[in-house]
Amino acid sequence: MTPISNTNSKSLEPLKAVCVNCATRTQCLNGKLTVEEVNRIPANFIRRFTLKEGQVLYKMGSPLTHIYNLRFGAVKSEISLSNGIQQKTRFSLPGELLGLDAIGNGKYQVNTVTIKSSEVCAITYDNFKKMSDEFPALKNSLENPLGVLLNSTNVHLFDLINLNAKEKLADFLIDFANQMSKAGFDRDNFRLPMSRSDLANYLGIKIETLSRSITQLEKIGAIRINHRHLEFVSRKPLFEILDPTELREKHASKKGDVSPYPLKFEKRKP
Amino acid sequence: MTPISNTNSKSLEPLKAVCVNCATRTQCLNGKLTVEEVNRIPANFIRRFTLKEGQVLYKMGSPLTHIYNLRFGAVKSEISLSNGIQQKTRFSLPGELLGLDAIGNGKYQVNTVTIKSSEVCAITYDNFKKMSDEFPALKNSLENPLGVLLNSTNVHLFDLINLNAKEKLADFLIDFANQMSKAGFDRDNFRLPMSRSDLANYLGIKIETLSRSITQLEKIGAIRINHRHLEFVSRKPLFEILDPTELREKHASKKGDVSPYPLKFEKRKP
DNA sequence: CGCTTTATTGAGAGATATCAATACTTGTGG
DNA sequence: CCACAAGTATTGATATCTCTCAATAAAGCG
Repeated sequence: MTPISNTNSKSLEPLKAVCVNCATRTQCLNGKLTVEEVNRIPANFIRRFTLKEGQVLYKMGSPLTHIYNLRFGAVKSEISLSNGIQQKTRFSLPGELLGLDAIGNGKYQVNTVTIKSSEVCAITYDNFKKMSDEFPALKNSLENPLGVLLNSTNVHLFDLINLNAKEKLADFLIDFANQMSKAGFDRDNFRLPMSRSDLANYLGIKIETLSRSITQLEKIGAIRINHRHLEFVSRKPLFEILDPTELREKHASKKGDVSPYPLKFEKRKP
Repeated sequence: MTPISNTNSKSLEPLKAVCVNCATRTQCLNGKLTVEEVNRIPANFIRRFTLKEGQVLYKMGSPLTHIYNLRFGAVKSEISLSNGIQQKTRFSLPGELLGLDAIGNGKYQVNTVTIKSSEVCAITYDNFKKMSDEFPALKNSLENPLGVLLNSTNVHLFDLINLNAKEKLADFLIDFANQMSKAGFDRDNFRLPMSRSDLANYLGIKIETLSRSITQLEKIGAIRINHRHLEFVSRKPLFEILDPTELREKHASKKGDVSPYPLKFEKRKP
C-alpha cells in the first residue's frame, strides 16, 4: 500500500474535456457549476490518476490536503489504530467524494484504500476554496455532501445497534445493491468489491458469523453467492427479515421518500 | 413534549448585549466574527428562548428551518421510527450547535428533546446564509461543526462495535466528564442529565446490563453513582479497562493530541 | 401514604464469539 | 501439468456475553 504521492500519477487531457464529460460530474464538487464555468477552472487545479488495488489514497492522521472524487473502482475507509486494530467505516463507489472526514479538524480521520483498481480526481482544499470565492454556486457546496455523509453514518450506527447478524447482512446487501445501481451497475448481479473479512468488520460481526448469515440467506432463496459474485434471487425474503410486519411498504411508499431505516421490532418498544 | 412553535418564547435584551457577552459565543456560528461585526447582526435574526425538560426542539422529518445553539441545559437527539423504536444518537451540552443533521437533505434527521430545562438561541438557515454573504469570516463556518459532528459520530460507531458493555460505560463516562468540564462543570462530580434508559439505548445495551456495568465500576473503586449523581473516585481503573497494556499514555501524550479511540485489544488483530 | 416510575439484582435463554477442523482458490515452482 | 503452500471461506462444537423474564427495592408524585 503506497501513499498517493509515490504513485506514477499523470494528468491526462486538458481539463475542459475532462470535467465536462465526466459521468460523475453531477455528484462532484463542481456539479452546480455551468459548463461555461467548469471550463474556466484552471487546468492545474484538478489532477486525475489511477490507483491499483490495495493502494492507499490518504492516511489517517495526515493533514488535509486534497478532496477527491472517485471516478472508477471502489474504496474502503477504515479507522486504523497503532495497535493494529482496524474498523471499516465505509465502502465507496464511483461518484463519491473522499476526504470529507478531514474537514472537522484538518486531519484525515481514516485510511482510504482501494479495493479494486480505481481512478480518482483530486483538488486541493485550498484551490477548492479559491474556486468557492470565484463561483457563488460553490459557496456551501461542501456542506451538503458532509451532511449526507453524516446522515449515512447515523443510519449505519442505527443498524449496528438494532439489527442482528442476518438482518445486518440483508440490510447491507439491499443498500449496497442500490448504491451499485446508482453507480451504473446491475442491481441484481454484481461482484462484491470487498473481502469477507472487510465486510464482517464493517458490519460489526466475525467472519464466521457472516459466513453463516450468507448461508441462511441462500437457503431461504434470497441470494446466491459464489465467492464475491452476488446474485439476487428474490428481495422479498430480505425485506421480510427486515420488516416482518411489512410496515415498510406502508410507510415508505408515500412520496417515494423511502426511510433509510429497516422497520422491524414490531414486538416491543424500549 | 411540545414543539418549539408552541412555547412561550420571548426575545430578551437587544441583540448586541446578548451575543457579545454569551459564554458560548466562541463555539457558536458567529464565533469567528469580531465584536464589531457581531453588533451589526440584525437583532431579529437571533431568537433566544427557554425550554422545559421534555420539550421538543425540532422533530425528525420536518423541514430545516433553524440552526440552534444550546446555551444552558442538555438535549438528547434520537432517531424515532413510526413503530415506536427510538435510537438515542447524541447527548448535547451547552455550546453545542443543534440542527446540523438537517443539512444533508433539508429535513431534520432526529428528534431533539431537552433532558433538563434549557436555553437555546435560534437563527434561520436562510438568515444565516445572508450573514455568510455579508461576513466573509462565516463563509464556510458550517463545514467545521459538521465535520466535527461527523468525526464524533464515527468514534461512537467505533465504540459500539468494538467495546463490551463495561468498556462502553467506562469510555462514555470519561468522555462525558470531559464534555461536562468543557461546558464549565466539575469534571469529577456532577449530575448525569439522562435516564438509565436513554443512556443504555445510546450505548446499545439494555438497562439491566447498564445497571450491572455500573455496579462493576463501583466495585473496582472507579466511581460512585447515586441515581444520577456521579462521582469519580479514580480514573485509573477506567483507563485500565479501556487499555490493559497502557498504550494510551504512550501514544496519546505526544503533542497533547489525544486519540479519541480507546486502546485495548492488545491480544489479536482481525 | 399508596401508586407509578425507575433502578437493581438474580436465573435462565439466546445470539455471537471463539476455537478448531476442513474445503476451496490462487499462485508458485518443479 | 501437477504438487504444494498460503491465503480465504465454510462448517461444527463449545464458551461467553448480553438479553430476557421475573422479582424486589427505591424514588418521585399526587
